[in-house]
Amino acid sequence: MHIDRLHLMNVFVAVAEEAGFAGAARRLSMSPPAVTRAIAALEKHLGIKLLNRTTRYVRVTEAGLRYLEDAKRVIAAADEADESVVGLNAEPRGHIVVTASVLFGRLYVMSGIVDYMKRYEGMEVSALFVDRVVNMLEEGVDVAIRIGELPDSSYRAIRVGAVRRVMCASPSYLAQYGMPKSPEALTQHQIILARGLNPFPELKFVKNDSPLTVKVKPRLMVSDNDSAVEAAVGGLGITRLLSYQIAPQLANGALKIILSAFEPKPVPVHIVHNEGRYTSAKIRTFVDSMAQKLRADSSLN
Amino acid sequence: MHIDRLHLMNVFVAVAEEAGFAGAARRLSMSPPAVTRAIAALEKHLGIKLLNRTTRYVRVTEAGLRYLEDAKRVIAAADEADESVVGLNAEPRGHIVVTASVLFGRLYVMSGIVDYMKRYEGMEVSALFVDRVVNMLEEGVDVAIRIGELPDSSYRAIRVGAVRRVMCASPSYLAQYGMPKSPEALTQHQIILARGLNPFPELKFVKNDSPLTVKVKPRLMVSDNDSAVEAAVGGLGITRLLSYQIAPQLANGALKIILSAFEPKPVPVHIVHNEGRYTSAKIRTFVDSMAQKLRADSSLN
DNA sequence: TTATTTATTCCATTTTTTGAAATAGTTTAT
DNA sequence: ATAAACTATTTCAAAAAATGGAATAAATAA
Repeated sequence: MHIDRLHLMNVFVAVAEEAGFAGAARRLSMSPPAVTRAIAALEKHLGIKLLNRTTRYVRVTEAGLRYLEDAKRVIAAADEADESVVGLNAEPRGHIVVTASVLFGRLYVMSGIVDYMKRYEGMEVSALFVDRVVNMLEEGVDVAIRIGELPDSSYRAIRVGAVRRVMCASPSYLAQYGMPKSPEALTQHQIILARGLNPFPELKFVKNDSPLTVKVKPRLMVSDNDSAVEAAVGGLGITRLLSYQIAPQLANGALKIILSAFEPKPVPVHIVHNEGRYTSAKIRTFVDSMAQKLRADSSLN
Repeated sequence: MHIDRLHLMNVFVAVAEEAGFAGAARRLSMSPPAVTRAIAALEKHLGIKLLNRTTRYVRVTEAGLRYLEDAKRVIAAADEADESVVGLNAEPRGHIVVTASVLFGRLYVMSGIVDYMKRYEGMEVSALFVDRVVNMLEEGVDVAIRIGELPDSSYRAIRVGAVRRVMCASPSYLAQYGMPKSPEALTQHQIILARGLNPFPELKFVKNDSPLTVKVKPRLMVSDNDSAVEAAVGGLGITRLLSYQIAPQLANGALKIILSAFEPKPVPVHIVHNEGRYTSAKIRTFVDSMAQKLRADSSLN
């Protein structure tokens, strides 16, 4: 038989303070039999009589008097624990770990973090901007901003935008080599490829709503996007990047987007976190804040 | 819905320490579903996520970490309260109130109290020896030694003996007025009556197993037993008393019992207390000690 | 891929809880 | 003395909840 000691303590305190079972029943909105049973259960559990009673008088025994104080203390401690963890939740305070890829983190997430930290003074944030797969639970990551399709999982994902996969080149290059009119024309162009591991990569497009794959032989392969951007700006050739990676160069005219009519479908951006219904305030507020920030960014839509 | 917070805390602590639901289930001898449900209930109650979990990892959230400490403290406090009130019970310590009639208390109860207090050093005793009805609960009396038939009540009564209602007179009186041979003969004798309120009292006897009532006209009526004893010892007449009240006079020959063949049935002596199954040690030990003492007294049997 | 471990959900069964009414004990009022 | 009022307790049948085996789903290791 399982007994709810906290509940029994509560009933006992009520009976002692109301000096009667009926009064306690009224105070606690219980039926009189329930009170009787609760006290009987508590006395049985302790093996001690707590209350001397006839139908007229209820008097706390000496042992009961001692237990009464303890019971009050325990109840107060339990309530305090509950309230403290809930109150803890009201104004977020503590530490969260956020992850994103290096460039996206630097360009988009960091300013969101700054906003969040200004808004919530009690919060500390660790930003883990790395270009590798992180196991969120294993590495203690609370929130991740992920670019790309997500595998099914038990994490909550909030879509905050998408980035285009764009082909681009500098105006000087286009002036010299001409503007390609179709994806197939790329085979006749100088191609710069970032992150290429296999030497004959494919570039995917959409033409007349159908997938179109073009095999190109890149003239330059680099391991990081920054170098590809630099090479493209320098007029070396055409490269494929994610739209946000060249936002400044597009803005100042150093690069132009080409073949935008054939772009494959955009890559979604998600905020991912692993808390469900009872999310703590710090996660909830961070996710809200970051989602708002990213959704408002025109370069992600 | 009523929840057992202590139990939920217990489960949560087990899950946190075992770093897994299955492990916690094993430690607590519960089924895995029960653990899942307990954590879900606790999180719902608090409105906070305590554990981040996939099927592979279980990790305590920051709020959970905080709650974990509090929960451990609450559980410890509750256990301590229980143990302390039970331990309190091991060696009796505290205070009890005992009541009896004045003379019986002085003659029989007091020495029992002295024995008890020598045996249990931690105990204090209040002896309330009064010749009136006391309401045990109202006056906070723990134990009463009562002479006479008891009304039905919720108190526990332990029979420890009986006292005879005896007629007695001094040898000198009997030498002068003769020894009455039957109750009826008392009408021709000098009668001393203690505690007589009505002027024509009846004396009850048993003759041939049938009740026999003799109306007497007392020569002397006194309000206390001691005076009646003194008058009888002085040879003034015959009086009715409870056997224990004249034990010393019988022992030294100052009084003789007469008409013992016609004595009504003895008056029982009980130890009465109001604690039932979960009697505290102090009451239990006192009642045991006193019962043993009184039962061993030959003048009560 | 396959196998293994784990948290969770499902569901029928068992167990417990529940409170209204009946009962019994105690005191106050008549 | 008797009745009336109030109280704690027990009874009992109906309602609610807990339970755990089996199925499921998710994640990882081999």
